[in-house]
Amino acid sequence: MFADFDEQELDKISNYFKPKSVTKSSILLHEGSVCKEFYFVHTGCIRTFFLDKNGQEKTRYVMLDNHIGTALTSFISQKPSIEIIEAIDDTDLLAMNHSDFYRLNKEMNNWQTFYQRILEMAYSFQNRKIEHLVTLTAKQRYDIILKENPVFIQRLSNRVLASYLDIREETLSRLKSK
Amino acid sequence: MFADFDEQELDKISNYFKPKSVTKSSILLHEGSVCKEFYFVHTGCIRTFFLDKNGQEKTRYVMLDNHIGTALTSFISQKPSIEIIEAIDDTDLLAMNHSDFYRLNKEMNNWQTFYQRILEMAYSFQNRKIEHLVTLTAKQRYDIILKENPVFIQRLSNRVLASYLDIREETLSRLKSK
DNA sequence: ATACGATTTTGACCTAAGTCAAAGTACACC
DNA sequence: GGTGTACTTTGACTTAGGTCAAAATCGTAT
Repeated sequence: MFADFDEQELDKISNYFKPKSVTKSSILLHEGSVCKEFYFVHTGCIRTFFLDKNGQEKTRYVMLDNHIGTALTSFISQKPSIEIIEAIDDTDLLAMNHSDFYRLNKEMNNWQTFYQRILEMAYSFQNRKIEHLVTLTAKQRYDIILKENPVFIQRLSNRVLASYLDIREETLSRLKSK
Repeated sequence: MFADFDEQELDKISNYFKPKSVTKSSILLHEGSVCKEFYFVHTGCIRTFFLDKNGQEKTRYVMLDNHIGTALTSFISQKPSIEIIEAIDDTDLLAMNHSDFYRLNKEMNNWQTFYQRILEMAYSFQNRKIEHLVTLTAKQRYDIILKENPVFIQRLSNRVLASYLDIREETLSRLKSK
């Protein structure tokens, strides 16, 4: 995907990835727990989100088919997570243990390079999100999703999509009819 | 700092870092240019910021004495930068070339580990910033700076501090007198 | 088919923070 | 030591989006 693994390496990597099936709405990581797993979503959809003081959900990241990710801040620090990981649909995924992940990181240089790419992309993604939050209106953020990620509009409920855009569901409903 | 370099490695690294002195208000990276340098600020202060559609400045990151950083998104992608790097005070710093940086990343495993730590921290920092932007009021964000980074309030102008908090100067002025 | 809980939409109203303008203050430079 | 330029404060007003509540629609288990 981001790195050139040889056959032997791929073999080792796939040994560390354990298949897992979860049903819609199940929680893969609870608030306050330490994130121990890194995911590759095969089919389905999971998301990470956190709650504000009023219990409003704020979606940080959505992983559809063939995407990777986790609650990265807790995964990195191995401290209790603010973020929750939830299955949005019935989902088949592969999970790698934190200790196996960091073992690969030590032992396999290509994996370290792979992880570096992930971090670079994750950083750039977050940075762009901040730019959008502080410079664009709700409508402009919606239009960007519409253009760049229409699949989100098809596959996510308005409630989740609104929380991803950091607007209220009512506002999203009004934007859509404009 | 984040990694255990041996003497020989430190020697190689310091060869790549070139000293540089810049005066207050000078621009180290213009909007639209590719970011070619990574900085270690010895004394002084630099910041990265970008402009919204109305020309309002939005400060992303501030580097005071002994802190490191750059316009990371452009440095990673080697594409034109949205972010500008500006000296806030007269500043003495060390600069490493992008190609030298990535040469070290290839050739020195400890450097790769060091860069990985930087990315992990940069990611977590951005993530926390998003959490604060979407869950806290202007006052709450100001109070956190006051508590966790009072040096920012001492060393940054209200204009810069306001843009860092993503509020208007007028709002910051009103918050301070509360 | 029916009925229940989930979502989504619509309407009326509210509020935090932005905007614009003007006055006050600091401070660098001649 | 005065004066021009930049910074900060204050005041009056506006606005994007939030809030709350009720109606409409959808989905799915019986």
